[in-house]
Amino acid sequence: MADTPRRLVIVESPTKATKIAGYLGPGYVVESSRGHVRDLPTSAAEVPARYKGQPWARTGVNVDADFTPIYVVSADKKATIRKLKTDLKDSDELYLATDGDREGEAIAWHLLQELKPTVPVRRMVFHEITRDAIQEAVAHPRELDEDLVQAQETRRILDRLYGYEVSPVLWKKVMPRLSAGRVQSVATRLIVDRERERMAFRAASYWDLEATLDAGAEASPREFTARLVGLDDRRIAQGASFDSLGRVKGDVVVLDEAAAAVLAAALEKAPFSVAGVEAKPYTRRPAAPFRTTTLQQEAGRKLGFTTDRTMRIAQELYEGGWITYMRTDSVTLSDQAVDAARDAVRSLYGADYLPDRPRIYASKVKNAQEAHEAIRPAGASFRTPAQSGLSGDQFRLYELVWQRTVASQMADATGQQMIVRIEASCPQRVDLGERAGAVRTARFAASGRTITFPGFLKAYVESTDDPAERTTRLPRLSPDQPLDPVRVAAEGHATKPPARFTEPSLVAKLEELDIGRPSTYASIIRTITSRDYVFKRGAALVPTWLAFAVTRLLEEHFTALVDYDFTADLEEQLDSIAKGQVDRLEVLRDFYFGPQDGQASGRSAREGLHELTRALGDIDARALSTFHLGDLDSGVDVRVGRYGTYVEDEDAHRANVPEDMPPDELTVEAARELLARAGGGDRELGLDPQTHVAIVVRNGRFGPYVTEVLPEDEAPAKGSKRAKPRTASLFRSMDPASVTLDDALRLLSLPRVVGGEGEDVITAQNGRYGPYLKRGTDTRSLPSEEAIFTTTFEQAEELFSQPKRRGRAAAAPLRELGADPANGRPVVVKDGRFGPYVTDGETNATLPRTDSVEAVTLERAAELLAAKRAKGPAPKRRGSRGTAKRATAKTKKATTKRTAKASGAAGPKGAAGSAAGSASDARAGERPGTAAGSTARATE
DNA sequence: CAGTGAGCGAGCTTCCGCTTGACTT
Repeated sequence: MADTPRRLVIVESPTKATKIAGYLGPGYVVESSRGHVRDLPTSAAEVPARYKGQPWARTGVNVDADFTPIYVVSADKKATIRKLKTDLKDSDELYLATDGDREGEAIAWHLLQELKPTVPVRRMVFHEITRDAIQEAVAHPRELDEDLVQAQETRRILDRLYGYEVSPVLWKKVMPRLSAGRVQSVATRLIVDRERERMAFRAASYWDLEATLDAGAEASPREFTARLVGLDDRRIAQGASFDSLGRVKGDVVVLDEAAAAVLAAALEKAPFSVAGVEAKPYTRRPAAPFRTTTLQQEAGRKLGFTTDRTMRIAQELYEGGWITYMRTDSVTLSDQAVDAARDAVRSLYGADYLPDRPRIYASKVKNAQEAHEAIRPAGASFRTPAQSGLSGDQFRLYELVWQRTVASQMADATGQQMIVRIEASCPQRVDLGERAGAVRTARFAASGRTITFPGFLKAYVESTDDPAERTTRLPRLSPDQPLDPVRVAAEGHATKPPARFTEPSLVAKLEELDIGRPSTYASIIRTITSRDYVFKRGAALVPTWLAFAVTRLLEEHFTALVDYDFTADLEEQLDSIAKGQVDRLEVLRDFYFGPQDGQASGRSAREGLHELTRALGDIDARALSTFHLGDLDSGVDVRVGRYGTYVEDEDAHRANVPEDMPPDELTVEAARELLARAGGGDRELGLDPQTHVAIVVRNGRFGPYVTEVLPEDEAPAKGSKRAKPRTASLFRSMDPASVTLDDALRLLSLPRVVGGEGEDVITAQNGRYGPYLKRGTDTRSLPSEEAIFTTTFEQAEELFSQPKRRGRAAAAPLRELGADPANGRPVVVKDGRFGPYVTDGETNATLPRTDSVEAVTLERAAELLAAKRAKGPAPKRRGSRGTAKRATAKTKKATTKRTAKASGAAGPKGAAGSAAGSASDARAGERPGTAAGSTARATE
């Protein structure tokens, strides 16, 4: 028997690999790439040495050489590549079987680049994992689609440039660690825009009537309700009759409470009768099978799952072989799935519930890439939820998928829709006041629905966010039939602001705008939440004021980038590239350098990203992060600052805005309330027995502190020793809620004289870097705050007799690696403020995250040190006013102050260092900015 | 948003889309 050739097939997912192997049989080895195998470098640590120092190394895209990208195999992908290379060695043929969409094609191309196969290579593509589809695909391979790869690279490069060029603008202008991106920035803007609508919204109130009517003893049901729709020949106002500012649209009667009450009373005695009955056939079709977004929506509404949770459970079900792939934009069912669904319908519900022909669903998603099937129960026959043996979340999600899939192949639900018009005339005109006038006839309506054949509703009812589906059961009624009013009740209503986005509704909106992909919807929400752009209140996504500031900056200075049509336009261009009609360079140049001169076809000239990110002087950070509340003369602003968001009044009084307060609740009144509480919210500890001045504990920029409240009108002139109140931070061991007057007096008594005379007097006190001793201009740190009070003169002198850095420099190395071959100096690993680093006593190099203290070798250390020496000393930073100094700011209510303070004395990992560092660097800032680092610094 | 003195390894943060890892005998 001749040797059968051995073929290596590579797909994306291990689960898929196992599945396919079963359909291909012997002679095929199926492996997986586990997603993308290489990418642009994410950080400086990943940039290959030969590119370091290039101005474009930071983004990994050489914009001056036709946007050439550099690709690296990240540490966690190296093993995958190694494995695939080994497998390839024993193979006679390579089948690249990644998805047929843009990303899948690119993965195949990257695999080729990395594996460099010497055997024949084929590209095979399938859209469903069934035996037929796989065998068909392997029998008809195609070539790699270079144009599709070009489209993916364009997408990748553009996203990188957007993200890595715009984010630094935010670091400089707003806060470090912020981010911007094609997807997240628009997602954030959607949420901010909705909040703006809510803030601009003005509620309208209106009243109407609900009549409970008796249709006579034979009727079933005997009683039903009808709602007032008109008076004489005018319509009555409903919610939709008002605009968002509470103004009435069109010619309608608006009833207030008094008018509604008068009318209700008059109608209770009036004769009602049926004016007309309309019956229309009603049919309802089942919804399409699930794709990622609809699964997330329904799991959210019916099961209360977050998008994250839905995807996690779906992944488990996929890996367990229960459902098909969960990241898909397709609603197509394979023939196998249609058969399985129809079998289930026939056996569980009967032939009546089965349509003559299979239902076919087309994707409504623009530019859907349809690399997969819809999400459905896996296999050629569907296991019912009851048979599955699954439990908990898995059971519930599987049941949802099963029901939706089966229902999608069931018959329509049919029935009748009835609309009944009813009139009631008062014996004489009723005066309803100035706005409504005098009226005589009131018109009511009732609608109802009867389902005569439930069809797919037997299996699955799609839920809805819209409560408009409110219907009543109606009796049989005929024209002119008299009705007896049992009760006529006036009901008040108010228009509501547009609802906030929830996770699923945001995802649905993003999909509609063609922003994001099935694999990223859940992570988009994670990103904007972790950046503090958005937080959740119940199910609602609420934007922060930080999001308002960032969105405003982007809208004003990067307008095109946060346009809701930006991605959709981009998709069109990518499509053209994929079809080979457009060169990617045109698209990238246009985006980065702006439209080239002359050729503009009536379209207004726009600056490219390159120009925009360098025009920092035009961006007024202070103005962008200030929001005026209420009317022009309200005098109250909200400001997004380094220590969080606060409100400020005309007298520059300030108060923090609680982190969980939605922007639309921060009215002028609420702000005044916060200010009042902040002003009067100090806890009074008592009076200083000596001076009779009140001592309070208060929260400040550096944490809780005690201070004196000096009488306002105290004349400062007459021999007063101090114009300012004494203040002192609490010790870390103290709590603002429990600190006593004695504690406060002790703190305010500082500095303590420890001993000595004249020039040599030693004092003990608390400072920026923690507790310390001072003698003249010389200082020494103290081991604890308590030591400020307990240190004796002898101990103090002992401390001063020792050199300054004692105790800190004594830290023992973590490891000793031996002599550096470069210079023979001993190399050791040490732990420092910025994490572990290697040093030869002169040059220091921080260990990259990819190296561990345990695993680092002498060779590796020597490499790191050599790289560091080659770079030369770090350029001194130029001091810049404003934003550059806020390095440690974090919006979370954090503890930055206390840890910062502690760091000086005890902890090596303090945050205080950077703040202090840049302050002192400001003096050394004269030297010319030669290094790359100084080119993009904020000046203003 | 209160304000008091050091001397230290500074260097990194960030995008969107694919997908689940797991060193060596």
